Amino acid sequence: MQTGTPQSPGESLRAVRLDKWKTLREEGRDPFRQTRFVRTHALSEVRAGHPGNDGVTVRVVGRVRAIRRHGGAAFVDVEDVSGRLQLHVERGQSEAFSLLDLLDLGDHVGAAGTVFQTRRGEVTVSVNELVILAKSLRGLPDKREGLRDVDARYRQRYLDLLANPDVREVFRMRSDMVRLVREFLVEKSFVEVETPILLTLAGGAEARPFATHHNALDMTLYLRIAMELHLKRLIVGGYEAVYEIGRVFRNEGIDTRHSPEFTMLELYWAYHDYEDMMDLVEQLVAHVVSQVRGSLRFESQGHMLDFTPPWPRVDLTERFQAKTGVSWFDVTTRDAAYALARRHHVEVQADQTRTQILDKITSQLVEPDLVEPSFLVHHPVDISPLAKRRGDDPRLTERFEAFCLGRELGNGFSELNDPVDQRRRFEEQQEERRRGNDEMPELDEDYLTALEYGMPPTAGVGLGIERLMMAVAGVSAIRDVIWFPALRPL
RNA sequence: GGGCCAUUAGCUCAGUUGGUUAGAGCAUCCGCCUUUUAAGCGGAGUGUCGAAGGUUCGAAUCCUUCAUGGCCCA
Repeated sequence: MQTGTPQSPGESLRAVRLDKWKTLREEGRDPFRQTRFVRTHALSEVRAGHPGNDGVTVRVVGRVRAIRRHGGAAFVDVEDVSGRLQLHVERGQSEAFSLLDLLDLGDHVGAAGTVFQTRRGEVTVSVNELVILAKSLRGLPDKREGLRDVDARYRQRYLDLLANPDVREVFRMRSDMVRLVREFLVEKSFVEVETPILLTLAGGAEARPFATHHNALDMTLYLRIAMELHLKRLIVGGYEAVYEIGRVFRNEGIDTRHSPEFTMLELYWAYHDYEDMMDLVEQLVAHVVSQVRGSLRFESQGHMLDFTPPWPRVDLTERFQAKTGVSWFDVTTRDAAYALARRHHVEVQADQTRTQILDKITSQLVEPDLVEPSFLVHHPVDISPLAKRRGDDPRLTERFEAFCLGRELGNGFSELNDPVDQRRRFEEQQEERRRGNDEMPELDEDYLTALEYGMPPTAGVGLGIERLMMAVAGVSAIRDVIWFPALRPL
């Protein structure tokens, strides 16, 4: 230590540990030269095996989470992915005891010994061999309080996971959920595919894409904002049921409910319509929820939710009229939409179009009521450029959005497979794009070509994995369900 | 984008009206302790008070700007 520049506690702690590491190297047991340690039991297995395994020799590994020294003996709590177990190390029993002076909280160890039970009933391994498998040079977060600092929790998620068991639980649920989705769809003969992320043109949704540059081709490429148009090309190619679970990217703000990259499940089902798809979505979500939560009914964010199918169907334009007193179709101009918004205290920006304003009125007046799992159905064609029209009213579409807790979980419809109608709607989007709406995708001529070869009647849906997770896990921040959420760089 | 709030030791947090040397628990270090488990007992050290300016005899505390995060609104 240099005089005049006192070390911080963190630095001095690190210095002490570096020193211990040095000693270990000198003794020929450099932890970072260790490669593997063959274990016979996960820590929870040792506990579960008791009393049958009393006296049995086991080999275990884990991270040191607590050390309680008692003079001539010590208890060392270790943790592996399965749980915790305590080790007992006694002076004179082995060389292991002398290693305790070089052992710190957070180190990874391997231990061999025999299983016994303490007076207090704790299943314990009496250690006769102890190896430090990796050294921790920094102190772990507080053992009682965990890691609370929100910024640190996201920036150093590994510490969050180490310190906060409920965080591990949320991510375990996320892994389970995705696995259950796959199992459900595979069982229904859906085929998992992968479609491109780098595109010359990002369509299938309304959002600003991220742009990147391909050096060899010297051209701008865009990151996908949806998988939709490629998955439907596969339906043209003869697949009857496909799905993809993958990352999509939307160039918008970062806050508690928005992440620039998120995971979407999209699936397409030939010779079926939006009613079939709603049934499938209900079954899919119910399957996942019942497995992950153990019940179709549970409380989330202060609301009792019941995912038991069938979910209520709410007609969009009927509900719109009930809420506003005006028919969607009587609002024919931008000025009329603007006046309606003002009348219902919905704030509107100067550059918003008629459909954007109507969409916004819907999201503020209709959607918040959809707390229980439900479907909003039959959206007007002007906000549904890829959905098939209803036979009995061509102003409406065979479309649905799944809602829960007032938030959209997913969006699906009977896919528009009429290439002429699709071209007309794409051209309307181009018109709006020219008027300055940069969320409108460019016209995808190649997709229209595919449709002209003939796409069967098909139903499709996209479900936001994070949205579903937030409802299922009962958390309100999207960052709490993404392992490494996007943050501003420091 | 706007408003409000937060940022103090490695971690979790106190810090009064602007006033002497900025505190506690955990962790760390030293000593004791051979069935403890939030082990215990005795002792010790800790800091760019988010950053940069400013006001003041004096700033963790008041003001300004900035950074990051949170909540609400858009």
